[in-house]
Parts: sequence; structure tokens; C-alpha cells
Amino acid sequence: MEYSIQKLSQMAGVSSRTLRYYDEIGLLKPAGINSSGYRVYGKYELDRLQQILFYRELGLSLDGIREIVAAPDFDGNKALKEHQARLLEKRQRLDLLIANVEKTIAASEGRIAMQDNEKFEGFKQKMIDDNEKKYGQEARAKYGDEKVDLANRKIKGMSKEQYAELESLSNSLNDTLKAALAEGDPGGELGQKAARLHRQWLSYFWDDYSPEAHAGLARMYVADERFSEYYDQIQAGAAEFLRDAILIYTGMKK
Amino acid sequence: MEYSIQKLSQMAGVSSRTLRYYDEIGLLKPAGINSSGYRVYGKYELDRLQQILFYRELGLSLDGIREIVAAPDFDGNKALKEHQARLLEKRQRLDLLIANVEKTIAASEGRIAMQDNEKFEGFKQKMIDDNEKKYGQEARAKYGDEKVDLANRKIKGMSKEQYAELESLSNSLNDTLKAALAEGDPGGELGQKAARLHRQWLSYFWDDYSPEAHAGLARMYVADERFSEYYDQIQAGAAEFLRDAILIYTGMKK
DNA sequence: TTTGACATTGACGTTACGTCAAGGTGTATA
DNA sequence: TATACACCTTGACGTAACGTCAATGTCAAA
Repeated sequence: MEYSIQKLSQMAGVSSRTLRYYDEIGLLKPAGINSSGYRVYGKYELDRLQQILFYRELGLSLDGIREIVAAPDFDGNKALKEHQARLLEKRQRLDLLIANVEKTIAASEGRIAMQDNEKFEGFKQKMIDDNEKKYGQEARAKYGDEKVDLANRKIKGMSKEQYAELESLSNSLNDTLKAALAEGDPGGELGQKAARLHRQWLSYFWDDYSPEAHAGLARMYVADERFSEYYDQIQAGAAEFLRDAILIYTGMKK
Repeated sequence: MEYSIQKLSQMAGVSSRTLRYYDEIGLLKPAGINSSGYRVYGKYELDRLQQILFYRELGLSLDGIREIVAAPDFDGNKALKEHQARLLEKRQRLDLLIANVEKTIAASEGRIAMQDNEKFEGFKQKMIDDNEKKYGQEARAKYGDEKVDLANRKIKGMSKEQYAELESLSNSLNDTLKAALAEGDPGGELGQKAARLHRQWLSYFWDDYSPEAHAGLARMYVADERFSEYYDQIQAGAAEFLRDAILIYTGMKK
């Protein structure tokens, strides 16, 4: 059972260059060298190559693989579980992507109203803006980078289901806000419901809710045109109304 | 709405180096350069960057992305559907990986019999060997490289479901073969069932079935110790028995 | 005035190989 | 026996998509 470099490469489905490379970096040395200087591989090397390729398929770096297959006290189970977790995360992200692509296709085929898609874009934009408002520039120093990154990861790592929840939540918020505007009282039942929904919506991005931060954001909604524009497109004066509702909800006013 | 390179990078979640690189390769040029030589980006660039990142997430190369976002007559729908197909494939592969990892973990925790895992290894090995027998060396010239590669891709690209089917199929084959051995007649009902199952199993790897090739493989099962070893571990003489059954099934004998 | 954050270009490093180039080896065939 | 041809070797440069210095300039705040 002796294999030339090419035979082994064909069996395993890799290039012979790959095998030379693995030899070079000490990941898989041939069993020996024959009189002509050719690499000779045996059954052991085939097994080991399969192991290597297994881990490679899992997305590990060759360095990582070397550590794994070389270490005598290697806790394969632990590493595998860690990797499984990573794979599941990856699939979640992939599912989100697929949902997005599907949505984009559907939108461009006119199966769903284009407005929906615009809203999607708008929200995505607002997420980033909100986040930047709270954690941007000045706040970055205050809260530390980990928190910013955490929030960003939160948005990015959202599953399809989470995203759908978020979307229906923001729909409720919009509807409630409209109804509350008709009622006319930010401190009224509907106004306070809107504020509560807004808090729920916020909790998707912030780990640590505080009335102060919430109220601060509400004030920004009016001060910053990017936000007031967004809410006022629902109805004129909506940004101000929502601000007042939140200020009352958080106990900052009246 | 003017953004510095860093602001834009933070909003979009990429590094400023990335933006410089995109400028360098002409993928995303800043809106302008200010008096200090700083890059200045605007709303248009933000939108475009999000588009770029969207496609990047889908796994496209920057070159590919440039083509898409640069072409004015670009058929977005067609490209999107292609991407969707690619994504779905990717998820299939991921599912297979996850299933494999799960299996490996389960095996190492003793939740499933280790033999199952060994069988898995054995089968994978045998797939490669079978394939090499049919398409290796001498046959490679005859059948052409595309066919070899096609078969290899077939094995690698198998979905979890397909793999499960394949496995249950080989289980049936083993059971039938055992029963047929007890019956003792390769031409009998059970022997012929085994041959039929073997043909089905083969069809997972070969696109073009022919009785000649099938019979050829059956002869190899006895001639080559790698195969006879595998089948004889089911029961002594199994390889020979299977060969005879296949020869009868393909009309090459009696 | 100095500090510190931010910007610039330039250039080398990284991973996991692909792809020549220049040459030696082994064997089937004219 | 010559030669064609597939296979092997090492060496070295190329690739993608940035990361990571280095050296230097800009700008606002203390």
C-alpha cells in the first residue's frame, strides 16, 4: 500500500501541490523518500490526510489543525463542540441572508409592495444610526468598545425569526403611534403604549436599558433630522409626539 | 451629511483600511477629497457601500461585486437568483457538516456505537476507492477527467439527506447480503436482491451505469484485497458471493 | 504648546495554495 | 536505442482581501 504523491492526491481529492505544501509546513510528512527523491505515502498518511481534510472542511486553519492532530492530550470533544457552536451561528447568519435575498427578489418581482422593502432599508439604516448615536464617537469612550461591538454583533447576528419579530414590532409601533396621534395626548393610553413598544424595540439593540438613555434618545429624535425625518414621514409631528410620550413614560416630564 | 473615513467605517462595520482598499481598486471612491487630502464620503457612498457589503456577505469576490454595481444594464434579478442558489447550496453543505460534527461528538460521548462511526469512515474510504478503481490511472485517460471530477464532486456535494439515504441503502445491502449468504445461492432471490441493491448504491457515484462496468467492479471485489477485506468483514466469503451474484445479475454468468 | 485622535501614502505580511520554470526519472514504443 | 511522455523534484513568484507597521501631516482641545 504505497502511494505516489499523485495517487494520494487523487484519492483524497486534493492537488499534489497541496500535499507538497503540507509537507513543507510539517502538517503531513510522507512516510519516506525513495531512491529517486520521490515522496512515498502509506496507509497511515492516508488516514491522517483524511483527518486533516475533515477539520479543514470544518473551516479550521491549518495551524489549528496541526495543533489538534499533533497534541497528544487533545480534547477533541471540547474543540468539536466549540466548532459546532460556530457552525450553528454561521448557519443562522446564512439563514438571515437567504431570507434577505428572498425578500429582495420578491420585492423586485413585485410580489410584495416595494414600500416594504424601502421600510426595510430605512430600518436597517436607522439601526445603524441609533447605534451610532448611543455608542458613537463621544459615547464610545464612555461605554467602551466591547459594548459597541456587542451591539453591532447583535444586529448582524440576528436570526430570521428575530428579524421578523423586530419588524412586526416596529409595525405595531407605527400603528400605535398613528392612533395615538389621533388621540392627541402623549401621556394617554395609546401614547404610553407607543413608548412601551419603543422600549421593547430598543431592547433588541441595547443590553442595558435605562430611562435616562431612553429619554436621551427621544430628545435626539427631534434634534436630529435623520430621525425626525423618519418618524415624521409616518405623520407630521410624529417625532415630537413620540419624544413627549417617551419623556412621560420614563418619568422625565409631567 | 458628510462622513469621514472613520465615521463611515464605523457605521458600516468595516475597517478604514478596507475603505482605502476599495478606493484603491476603484470599487468605492470617496465623494471627494477635502483641502487636507482627507477622503470625504456622502450619502450616496454609504448606500453604495451597503450594497457592496450586501454582496460581499453573499460570498462574491470584490471583482464580481464591481461588475454588478457598475453595470447600468445589470439584470439584478438573474444575478440575485444565482446568488440564492449558491447560498442554498452553501447551507446544504453546512447542514452536512453540522450533522457530521454532531455524529462525531455523539460517537465520542458513546451515545452511539463507535462502530457506526467506523462504518462511516469505511464507507467514505470505499467510495474513494471504488471511484479510483473505475476512474483511476488507466481509466482516467479513457473516460476523461471531467467524469472523474464529476464523480468526486458528487460525493463531496452530497446533502445530509442524500447521505442518509446512501447509508440506509448500504445497511440494507449488508443485511440482504448476510441473509443471501445463509441461503447460499448467488442466483437466488436474496442474492439477486443484493446485486440490485448494489447497483442502486453504485448509481450514487456513477452517472452512466453499464452491466459491463458493474461486472468489472464485482471482479475487482475479489481481486483487490482492499475490497475483499471490507466485504469479508461482514462474513467470510462475502466478497466472492457478491461478485457471483452481480455476475449473474448482469448476465455475465450462468 | 503640547497632546491625542484622526488622516495620508507606502510597503511588507498573511493564508493556502495556483502556476510557471528548469530540470531529473521511469517506461512504453518506434 | 532513441525518444516521447508522464511523472517527480525544488524554487520562486502570483493571488485575494485586507492587517499591520512606519513615517508623516492635520486639527481641536487642554
